[in-house]
Amino acid sequence: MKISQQAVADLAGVSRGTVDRVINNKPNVKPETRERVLAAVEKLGYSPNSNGRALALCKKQFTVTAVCPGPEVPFFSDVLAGIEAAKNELGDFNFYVDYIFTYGKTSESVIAEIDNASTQAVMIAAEDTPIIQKTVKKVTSRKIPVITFNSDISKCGRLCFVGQNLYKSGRIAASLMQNLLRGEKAKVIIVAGSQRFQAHKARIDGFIDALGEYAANIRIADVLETNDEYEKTYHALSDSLSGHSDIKGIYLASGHINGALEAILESGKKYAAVANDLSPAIEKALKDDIFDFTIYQNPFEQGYKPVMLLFDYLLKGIKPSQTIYYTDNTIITKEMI
Amino acid sequence: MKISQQAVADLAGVSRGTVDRVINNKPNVKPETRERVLAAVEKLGYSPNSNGRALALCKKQFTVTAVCPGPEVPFFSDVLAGIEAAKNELGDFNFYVDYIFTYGKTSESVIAEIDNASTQAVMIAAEDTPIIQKTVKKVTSRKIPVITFNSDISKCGRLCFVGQNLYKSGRIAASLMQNLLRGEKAKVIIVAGSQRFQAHKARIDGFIDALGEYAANIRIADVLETNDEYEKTYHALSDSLSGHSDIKGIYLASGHINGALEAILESGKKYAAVANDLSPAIEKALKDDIFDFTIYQNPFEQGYKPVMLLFDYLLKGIKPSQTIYYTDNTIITKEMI
DNA sequence: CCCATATTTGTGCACGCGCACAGCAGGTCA
DNA sequence: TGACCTGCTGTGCGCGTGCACAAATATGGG
Repeated sequence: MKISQQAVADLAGVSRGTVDRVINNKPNVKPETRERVLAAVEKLGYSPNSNGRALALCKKQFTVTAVCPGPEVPFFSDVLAGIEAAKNELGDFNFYVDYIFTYGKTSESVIAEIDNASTQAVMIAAEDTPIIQKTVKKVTSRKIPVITFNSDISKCGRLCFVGQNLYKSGRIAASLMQNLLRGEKAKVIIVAGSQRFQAHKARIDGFIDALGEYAANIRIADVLETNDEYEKTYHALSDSLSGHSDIKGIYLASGHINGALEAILESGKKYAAVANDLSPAIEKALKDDIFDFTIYQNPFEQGYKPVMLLFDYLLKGIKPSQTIYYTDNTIITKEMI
Repeated sequence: MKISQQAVADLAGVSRGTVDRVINNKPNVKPETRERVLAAVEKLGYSPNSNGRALALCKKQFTVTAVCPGPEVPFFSDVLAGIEAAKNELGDFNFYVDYIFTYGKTSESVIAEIDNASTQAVMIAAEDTPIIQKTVKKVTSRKIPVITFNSDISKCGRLCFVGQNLYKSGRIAASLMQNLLRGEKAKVIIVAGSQRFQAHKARIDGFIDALGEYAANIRIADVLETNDEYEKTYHALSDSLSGHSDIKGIYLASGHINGALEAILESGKKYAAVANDLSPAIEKALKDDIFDFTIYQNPFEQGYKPVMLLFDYLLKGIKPSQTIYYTDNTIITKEMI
């Protein structure tokens, strides 16, 4: 039933070794022989048996280097759980994951670590800055496959990106806001976080676009740039809420709730409120009915998927079928914690 | 790094064959030898290499028989996609899935098919009736592992169950209803479907419990038994809506929207409406703003997971770590289709 | 005590693959 | 012509495992 290299070899009239050379793109095969083998591969629909491959490569270690903030950041601790799960699942394949944690480090030292890493593949979650772009480009030019995750890096030759569809997450927030404010004329404040991050911009675009399409009753009263800092967020929202007496809803486009929470509590009113991600603080706010929904970007999957894609690439030679893998946007209510 | 049978054998002072016999629980091993080997296994932390195992078992086919309604039922067509994905992923392990489709067949003929099936494992989604219980019990007594999925079967010796947490799905529906009806005094109708199915009962319990806990403003005006038939559902809901003039919300506890949809449209009013599952009809109702939310019980996962669990059980000897695996309840809005 | 029979243990092959090495032509140059 | 290289192809080993079979050891009856 299953096609082996031997079957291909028999059909092509060569030895198994030659088939192996063709499959693995090794040099020193006469072009016409190579073609004959490829024809046989095609005809029989051969694909390598990953078990055999894994067994033969038993002594060789495959190492993937994961570059991301680190377990101190709540969101990324869940991402790391996904990476560890994937690593665990692939233990039989001598497939390992090394980490370079970036939290609290300078770009320079991170870049140095990446340069020095001896690794077969890289997955990286970092801000899309010119220095990072350049560094990643250097890695890919060494034929080392790179997958970006959580936030994408542009023009760097990466294999693919795994992360949230930010624009869509904004649109979903809009549909939730619409449902919370069922037809009543209402004003809404957007708490935008730092514009430095692409994330917030794209979410806000989605939010505004969707509202424009189907929720004419909802007006944006204010878009607050807060930089995700406690004091700044608190004051911005507090001022805005007391400035407009008739605010009905709040959309928190970042995953940082601190400051916003206090401003809302102090106002003493109940708003239609939608947040992002699922930190302990947001969990509590959901339970306390201060926020109604949060939109969750499956961090586990964001860790798990890139490892699996790199595994397929390294061990099976299968390139990712897409250049962008969007992880599910999940709506969370207090009942789902 | 990796521990092999040989390493265990060396430590225990026996041959690899003996280790193999102990690992795989074969007879004819002297009890004290068995213990010595087990001690060595423990000490070294040995676990079988699934690649080696798969390779050695290359000629042996593992067959799982999946018993479920069939692709005609929209929900199960997605379940089948999950099964196929798992099957595909395990192709290198000579791991196959046979189907017994139950849609439109009598219990007797299904039971006969199950009895005649020559298979290594069974996954079954069927109503929890005495005849089915008995049949499954017969299968498990032949040492053939059984996993129930989608809907559980009681007292049948199954390994575990994979499916939705129905009670919780009801509670989530309640939290959505609460958000839709933000504090206003409101009456709600529950469309219950057939009580024959455990599903609806558990969902309604969850819905009512959660409302009782935190949504005193919402009152249940009616619970309609509809049997999921078009005419019956249509008339029941239509009558109830005209009977109570002040209904604000509708909770559809089954996945069958037909009849209900027409009754709502005819009333000419907009209700806070929550449904279950994701048939084409419900998708359309979401897009048209007739329903606001639907609660989705990941059918893909319900197909995928049992196959993987049976794979681990058959090929690696790993028993499922839980007796119940709940699949995610996902909230869907029109933006998520 | 010996031989027949159970019981227990060891051995060797196969699975599909990657890789190192050996063989085998044909060509080049002194 | 012989020594040497180069481009190509075949061969054989080992990865960890399951299984059939051979070998060794224990058991028991005469």
